[in-house]
Amino acid sequence: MANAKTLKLLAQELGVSITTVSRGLAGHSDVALKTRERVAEAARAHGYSPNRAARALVSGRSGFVGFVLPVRGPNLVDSFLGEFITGLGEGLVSRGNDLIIATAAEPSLELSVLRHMVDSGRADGMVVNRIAETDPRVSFLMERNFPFVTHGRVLDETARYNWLDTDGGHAFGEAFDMLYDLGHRHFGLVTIDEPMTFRHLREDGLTEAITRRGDPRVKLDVATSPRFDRGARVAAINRLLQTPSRPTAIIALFDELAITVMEEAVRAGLDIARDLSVVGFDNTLSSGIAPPGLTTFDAQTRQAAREISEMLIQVIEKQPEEPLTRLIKPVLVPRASHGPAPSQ
Amino acid sequence: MANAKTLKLLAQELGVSITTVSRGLAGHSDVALKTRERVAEAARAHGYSPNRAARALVSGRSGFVGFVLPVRGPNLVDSFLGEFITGLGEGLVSRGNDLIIATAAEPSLELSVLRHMVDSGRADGMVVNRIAETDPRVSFLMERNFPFVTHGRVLDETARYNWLDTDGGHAFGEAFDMLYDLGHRHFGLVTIDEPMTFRHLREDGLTEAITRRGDPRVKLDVATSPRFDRGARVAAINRLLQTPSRPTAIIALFDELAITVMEEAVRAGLDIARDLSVVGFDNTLSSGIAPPGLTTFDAQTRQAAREISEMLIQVIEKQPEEPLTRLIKPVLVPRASHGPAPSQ
DNA sequence: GTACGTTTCCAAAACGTTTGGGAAGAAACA
DNA sequence: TGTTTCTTCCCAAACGTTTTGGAAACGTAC
Repeated sequence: MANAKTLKLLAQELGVSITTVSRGLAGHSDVALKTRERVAEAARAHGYSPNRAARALVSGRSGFVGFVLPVRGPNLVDSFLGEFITGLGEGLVSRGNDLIIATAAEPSLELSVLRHMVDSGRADGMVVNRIAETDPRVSFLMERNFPFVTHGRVLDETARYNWLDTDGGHAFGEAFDMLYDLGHRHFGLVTIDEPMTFRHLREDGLTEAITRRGDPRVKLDVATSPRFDRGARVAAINRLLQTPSRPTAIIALFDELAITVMEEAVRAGLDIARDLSVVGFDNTLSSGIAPPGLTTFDAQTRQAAREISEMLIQVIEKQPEEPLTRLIKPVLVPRASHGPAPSQ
Repeated sequence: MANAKTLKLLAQELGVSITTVSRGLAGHSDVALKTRERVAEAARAHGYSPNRAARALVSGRSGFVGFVLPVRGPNLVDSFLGEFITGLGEGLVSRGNDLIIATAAEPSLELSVLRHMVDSGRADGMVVNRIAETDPRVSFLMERNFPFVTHGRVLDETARYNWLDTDGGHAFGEAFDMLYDLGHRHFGLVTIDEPMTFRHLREDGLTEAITRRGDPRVKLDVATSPRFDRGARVAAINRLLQTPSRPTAIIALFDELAITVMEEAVRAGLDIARDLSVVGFDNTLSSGIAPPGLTTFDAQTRQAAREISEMLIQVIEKQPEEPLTRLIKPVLVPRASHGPAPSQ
């Protein structure tokens, strides 16, 4: 009943050697089946669980996967992070790995925290998200030949590393097609001017869908603003809304922008869906609450994170020749913010 | 330049013993100042950082603090978790500790995940949150005499353990006083029937403030429903709103409930703030978005989490005789959902 | 010249695990 | 009977660090 904390104690009690207990628990075939059973039974009875540090020391693997918490403005902590971490944990636990989390006090420190985590051997592999067009973290990890998987991609398509991404391009194409079929011809795109790859991919997905449709009447106005400058964002959106012939459908790079669009449109006396359709991306909690309910795409964050950790474990254990890559399709969440184009 | 990965290599290069390097880096006084400097210099040049596993093995401390991710319904992943984890990390990093996170697939597994984390020696201490009135996790950790700090309290005030809590009772008293001073006399309380301590504390804070005021005209109606049953919640709220003389001010246990109150009130043709004041608790992201903007309390989650990790490190290192406890005052975030009582 | 402190360093043990290289005994074969 | 081959087990080394208990070198005081 008393907790046997070490192999030595278990071995003493069973009258066998430490080696036999160790190999027995590991299921090696060179210990008799009967002995294996006895050992397993004793271990269970004592609630024995091997010392991680000792095992890490001899195996050279820590059994941990690392993640550096992205820094964000005070109001930007949304549900994404919780979903992401939950998903990572789900994927890890089945393989006996754990997640260790480090925080960077400010964005400029993110790389050095990552470097420190790699150098100190705390983790066997890293998960990196919020990937920029060119990302020093990705370069660093590639150069070090350290196991890692990213959520998102760098712009350079020839870079060989392991990634999983949400297919935002596909989603934006789908949004366009849906709105086109509802009669919309004049579109607005509300985006940011940050050098993040997902922006390119979504914008490209939209313009490609427009090209594919081949209808010369389709028109696209773009409103861009810095990500964190709310004033500029509101101004850009209002410029879009107040052009003499304004778009009848606006697609926003993500929900937060879409919600601002809806707020400003209502302020300008427009009725969402009847006068103006709005579509976002992310399916944040707020998107369901902001009236009248934002049509958006669910990025499947939790599922994505689970797959990321599974990929990472593969990379750590098997060091595959070819990089692992995976594209996840976002699913449309139709709510009340879109509808047929107004007949003018 | 090449990374010297072990003390042995450093020692060889410097022509001293491993012991000297180890003690030198640790700043022991029995190695000459000159040698200490040489050692430090060499370590820096090689980017040496000690092997965590080896250190953990000999010191018996892992350098990790553990946290079991609470399981939550699909809609309950709000910003809290992100704030909380960020705060924990901030408090830990300064002391060279790291945060390790485990996930429980379902609520019933939460205790066993915790137990496993304690038994396997992964962590030197635990952070536990979402404390219930009587919480098996708290009992387990106390019995094991394992270092831990909780966010929230169990109901039993005589239990001796380390906690930090948000003073919801104080906040609810403050809400009452504010609304009373605005002329409100008929109050509603929207709450849940889950056995969580914070519910008691907030409700008690409210009733105590009422008693303290000593005005017999003050009336309080209560609407209770199961936490996850949205239908029941809406029904309970509507019963509250549709009584012949309905409350003019409603205080909700947390923002999510408050937002439902506002939605239902609007649906019933009431104008928020003019006809009905609503106050919530948590200052979730949604509370700022749900029209017309919810007056609520900010629970200071990030700050609280930072203090929790600092407390935990103290507990791990010093094993203080007296339990550490700390009460954090939530700050009122006034928005547009409250105002003077309607003059009828 | 002896005794005694100080300062500075080091050899070796210890932490708990995994694993390579046998060894003892039994079984199979000649 | 002698030799080989399995089966089952164990010894001892190794992982990289911290720490204990000296030891060597040197100076100082008697």
